[in-house]
Amino acid sequence: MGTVTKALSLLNNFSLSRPEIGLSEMTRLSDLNKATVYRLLRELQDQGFVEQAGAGRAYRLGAGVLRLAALREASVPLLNVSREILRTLSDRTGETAHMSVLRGQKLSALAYTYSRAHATKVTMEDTGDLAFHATGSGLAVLAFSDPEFVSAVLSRPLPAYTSNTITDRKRILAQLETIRRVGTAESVAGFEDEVHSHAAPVFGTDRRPVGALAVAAPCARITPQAAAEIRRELAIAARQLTERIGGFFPEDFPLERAA
Amino acid sequence: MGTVTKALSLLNNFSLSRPEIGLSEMTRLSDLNKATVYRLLRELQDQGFVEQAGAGRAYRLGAGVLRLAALREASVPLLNVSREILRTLSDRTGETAHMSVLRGQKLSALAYTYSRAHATKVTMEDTGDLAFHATGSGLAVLAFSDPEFVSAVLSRPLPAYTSNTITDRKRILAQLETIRRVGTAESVAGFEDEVHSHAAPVFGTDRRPVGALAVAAPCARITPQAAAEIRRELAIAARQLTERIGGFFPEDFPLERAA
DNA sequence: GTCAATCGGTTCATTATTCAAACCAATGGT
DNA sequence: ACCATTGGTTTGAATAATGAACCGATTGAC
Repeated sequence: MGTVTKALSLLNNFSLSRPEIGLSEMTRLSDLNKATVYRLLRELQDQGFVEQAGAGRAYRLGAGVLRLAALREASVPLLNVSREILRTLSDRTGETAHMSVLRGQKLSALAYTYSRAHATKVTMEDTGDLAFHATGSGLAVLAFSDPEFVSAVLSRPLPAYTSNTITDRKRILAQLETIRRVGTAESVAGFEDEVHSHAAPVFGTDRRPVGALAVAAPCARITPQAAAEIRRELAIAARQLTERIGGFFPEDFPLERAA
Repeated sequence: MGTVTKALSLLNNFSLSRPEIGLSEMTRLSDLNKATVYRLLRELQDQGFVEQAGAGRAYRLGAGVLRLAALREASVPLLNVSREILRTLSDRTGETAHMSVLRGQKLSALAYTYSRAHATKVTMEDTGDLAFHATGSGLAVLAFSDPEFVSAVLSRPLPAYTSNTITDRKRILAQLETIRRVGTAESVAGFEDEVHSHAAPVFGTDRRPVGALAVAAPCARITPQAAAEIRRELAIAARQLTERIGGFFPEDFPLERAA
């Protein structure tokens, strides 16, 4: 693992529920030497990627990332466009919709919208990284990724988050086969109990997945008709988003299913 | 210069007018070895900070930065809050308002708002980094920075962007003295001809400047009354923004001038 | 008040990476 | 065919990162 990778990995330890991290804690979270972590943090600090919160000496993400994100959005308006698309996805399905993005070997939830159609809904506030094998989004991305990426992901431990999580690699590979045929993925209570998620991959200019759009609903509300409707809407939304960010579908993607 | 600093510096070469950069060009822009640049880019790519645009093999900012920015905004809503404040600043002054943020030894424009009050206005679209010695924002930040930071900045070459740019270090230090007394800075056509900029510093939790709010107007419209009005509004806006992001003013800041 | 643990931060010999300058193969213009 | 330029790779010599131990300052238990 190179120095840059180590430094950037430190940034991944920040999350909504852990916005500030002290030196010692960061050291524990990162499996690195304290001195190393200290130097890395200081370089990150010099570049504005982290800053020390006034009160304690704990570190948090700095203002430097804002400018980079603004630049990225200016050239590839993924976030803006996806929010718009998520909104209509939520409205039409009456369920929670979210967009996740692939960064390295992680899949992170980036934006989400809720529907007011039902009193109960899936909430996304506390969601960190999404497991590839246990979420619709993860499976959708895997299904259209390079085989070596798939095997890298599946060679890591596959925790069972619920009693329904599928952890058998053969069964997962079979799922991916189906997803490639159908164009959408689903996971029934694989990550959280009672949550049924459907997802469709979104592609970049290189015809490889950049992430996924997903609809998450309480299992109880998923009838065959509702599921079909969700898959239909997802296919449309994923196609729109892919096109609007200048992406292309792979040759073998079952596009005809998207109306 | 450490490895991490080098890698992150590469990211600074991206801008609105240069969203994609090839390996060779990046090498030229960075004063590093091509092999090094290649390795750094690959590590950045693995972490999702850059990606290769499909068509050519040129690099551009990746989706990974979006998540970091979203996390940062969630804990310190600098961008959201500043946009709101910039809007009222533009409306009340009838001029272009912008917010810049200090990252390492650079000051970058981050957000801006225009007014419809006049047909002519200062535009910010192409603005990259702001010079410390030639802009109101830069001077405002410098005036309340550590002496060692000031001398580091002023020991670099001070280009004369216009015939009005003040490049004499003694005169700049004298300006900083005034700014510390008054609480706002100004620069008359120091960066762009015909542009008069006023600015006020914004502070973080550590009582040090995180950036500046500024109002930029065509010199021709700046009467003594207009300037006084702008300074008044700026002081109010900077105070609001500082407070809303949880920041504190230094002990010696002339706060009483803010109504 | 003392002790031990923990905190952020620092030091220094050892070790690994980065540098510079070549070199490839591929592409494109003349 | 030619030359220049592209993205990418290799080589000993220079430079940087690393990790165990170490500081002084807090903190909490007793």
